[in-house]
Amino acid sequence: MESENLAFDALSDRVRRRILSALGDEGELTVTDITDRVGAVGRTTISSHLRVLRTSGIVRERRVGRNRYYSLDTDGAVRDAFTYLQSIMRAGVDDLQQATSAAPRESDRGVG
Amino acid sequence: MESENLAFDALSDRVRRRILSALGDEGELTVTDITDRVGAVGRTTISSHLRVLRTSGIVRERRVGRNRYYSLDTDGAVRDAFTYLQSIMRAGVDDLQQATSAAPRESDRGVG
DNA sequence: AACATCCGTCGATGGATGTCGACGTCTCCA
DNA sequence: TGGAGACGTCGACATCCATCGACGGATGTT
Repeated sequence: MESENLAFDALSDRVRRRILSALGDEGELTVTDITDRVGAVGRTTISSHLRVLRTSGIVRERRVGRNRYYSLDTDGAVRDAFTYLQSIMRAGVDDLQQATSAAPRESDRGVG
Repeated sequence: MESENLAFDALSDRVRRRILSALGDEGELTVTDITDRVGAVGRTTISSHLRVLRTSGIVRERRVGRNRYYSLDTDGAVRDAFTYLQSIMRAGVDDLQQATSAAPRESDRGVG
């Protein structure tokens, strides 16, 4: 049960969640594109955050020339975190069915 | 949406996740019981973490005599975080389908 | 070759936060 | 009424981390 640590640590930062939202919208982005989309922080900071997301198993990297395309890795730590929250919620209420079958709306994705 | 921010900040700490796991197992616990179950940290620290979980809308408090019983609030910030992860994962799946299918069909529009 | 672009890493720094002891408040019981 | 137990809060301290500028490696362009 220690793998969730990486995921939640990675997801605890606002800039990192904005990076994930951008990747969720566009699918694949270069570091420069991510920096432009996130805004308010420099490229060095974005690169640092991408390192955290990479080592946490949340994003993938694909190199093409001098560019590096990043995309979500939904089979990794994100799913572990998802499962953890699921187990937490299962203990309290039995609305799990409703939660898992409800389709998330596009507008809910804008974080911070 | 700033509410998810609070949830992930709260979930980013290891001790807080252990508190939530304990509450998920037992349903309701006093501060002393939580301190015993979590271990490795003192009661002051537990109390500090419970404050974070309280103000984040993750746990509830019920006072009985000199005891304070804490339990999970699965309808609050935990559900928001759950929904956010779900949207992230769904976006990744959509991108994967879009990337792997050469000719998307019109009858197969999204689920939601 | 020479230069520009894309990107990661390193070192420094300021701010955020986890941890604890001491103290105060409230409640229960003899 | 006095003492004890259950918790929250405050102040201090140590540590972690987000941020940035500077630099270097790798690749593309002329």
